[in-house]
Amino acid sequence: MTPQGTELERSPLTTRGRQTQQRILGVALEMFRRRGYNDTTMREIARQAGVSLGNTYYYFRSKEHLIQGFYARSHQEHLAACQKPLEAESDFQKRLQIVLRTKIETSQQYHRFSGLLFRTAADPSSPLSPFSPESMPVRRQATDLFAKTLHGSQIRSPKNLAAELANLLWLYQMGIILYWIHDRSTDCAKTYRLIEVTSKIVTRLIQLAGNPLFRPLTKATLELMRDLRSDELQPDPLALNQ
Amino acid sequence: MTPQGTELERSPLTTRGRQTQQRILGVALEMFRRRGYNDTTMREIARQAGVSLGNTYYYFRSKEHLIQGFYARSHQEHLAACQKPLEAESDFQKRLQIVLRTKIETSQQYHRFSGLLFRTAADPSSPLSPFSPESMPVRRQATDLFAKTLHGSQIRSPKNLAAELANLLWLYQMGIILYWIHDRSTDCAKTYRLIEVTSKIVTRLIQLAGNPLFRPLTKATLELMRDLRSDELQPDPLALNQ
DNA sequence: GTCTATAACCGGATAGAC
DNA sequence: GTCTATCCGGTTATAGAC
Repeated sequence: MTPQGTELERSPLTTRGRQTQQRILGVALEMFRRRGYNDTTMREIARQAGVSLGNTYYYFRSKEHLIQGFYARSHQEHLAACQKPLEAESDFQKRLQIVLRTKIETSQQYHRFSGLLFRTAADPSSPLSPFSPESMPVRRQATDLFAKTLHGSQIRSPKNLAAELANLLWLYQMGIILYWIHDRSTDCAKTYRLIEVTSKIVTRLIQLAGNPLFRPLTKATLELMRDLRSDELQPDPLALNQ
Repeated sequence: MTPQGTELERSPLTTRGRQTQQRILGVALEMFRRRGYNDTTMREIARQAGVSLGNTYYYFRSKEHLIQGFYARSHQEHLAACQKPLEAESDFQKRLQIVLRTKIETSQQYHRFSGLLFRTAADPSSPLSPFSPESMPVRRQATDLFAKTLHGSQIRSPKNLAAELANLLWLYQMGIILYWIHDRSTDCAKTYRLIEVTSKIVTRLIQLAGNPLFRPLTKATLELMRDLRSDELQPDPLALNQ
């Protein structure tokens, strides 16, 4: 990961610089996890990391930029945790469940913190939004995982849909995460229930997509996706950023 | 509207107090609209409203609490603007389009500001979240509008679905708004296109919901909604708040 | 040129006098 | 119900050490 998650127009860090940066990030995430984001001050992060306040701003443009480090770290953990279970399974619905459950499990330790995450995510002007161009690399990695989930299964879908499906599944995952953030049930049981039921529904919808009764809807949906994504002022492949 | 949108545990305001409060709110929304939220300081709001900084905090617990005033005002405008067009139309899809387009049109002047709005919306710990208990009154009014949209049309849906549909349509509207916030196309043309196409899709889905091929999906969806809403720690009817 | 530290600035929020 | 004075923490400017 490059400095601050988003690129800095600055020459790359030295080895020692990178160490310092990682130390700051580690301390910050740990403190966010334990006390929450608002109750963690930049001054405390600096002190615990053994650097000056000004120095933390040398490595991280703002407090929010520390969040970008979380995105990347979180996805790496998700990926690693999915690997083995996916190898042993070829049923699409089960594969989908594995991916989503693992996402929640690996994110659980940051449950409280994640609310703040989504806060920045919803702000179109923030470079930290998952829809922003700056977040493209992480987003790309995430959709790749869903492409893999699809290809490793025997599920069939119309060709035109297939091309779009990984993106749609990523959006679906975002919805699950949004629910999870608000979920205060014990052990987030409701989120797991949501995954169980909606993964069935989604699987069924994909299977139905080619059905004659359904085909017009499928077509309309796909045309819409293409429309919204292309054109004017919207270089982002998900057409959701500014 | 009570002080600050959310209730204050404090004796009701005097007439003069309410005037002061409304003056502050008016000045604040105007400044948010013109300069944006971040570039408007509480000190400036206070100065332009002709009160001290401390005094604005007497009426509004925080800068974000000024936002609650926006919710209520925005919905009232939406409602008023919908009234007449709805009276002249009985086709469900067209009624749905009227409601959604009007929502966007009446919100347009706050387009920039609304990004911040959604930011707070996504934070589960914020009482300003539209999913929070504090926002229940406004949310209730909004779902009522969708109930009216349904009942004024001839569309039919399975009884079990009908009871849920207003809530689902409100969620759908939230999705449209989320898109609109990120929409930077000229005159938000893309958002209107999104409304046009998705309102067709949604209408078709409602019509299909009773179809034998579809019924299991409908049933699963409704059971899920009931599950997630009830129980434990989730007093909110949408089961999305803490 | 790479990195660190100190001292301010600014604006959101609070305390307490009147 | 309104004010003044102050705190606190994110952020920035800048000086200079290695």
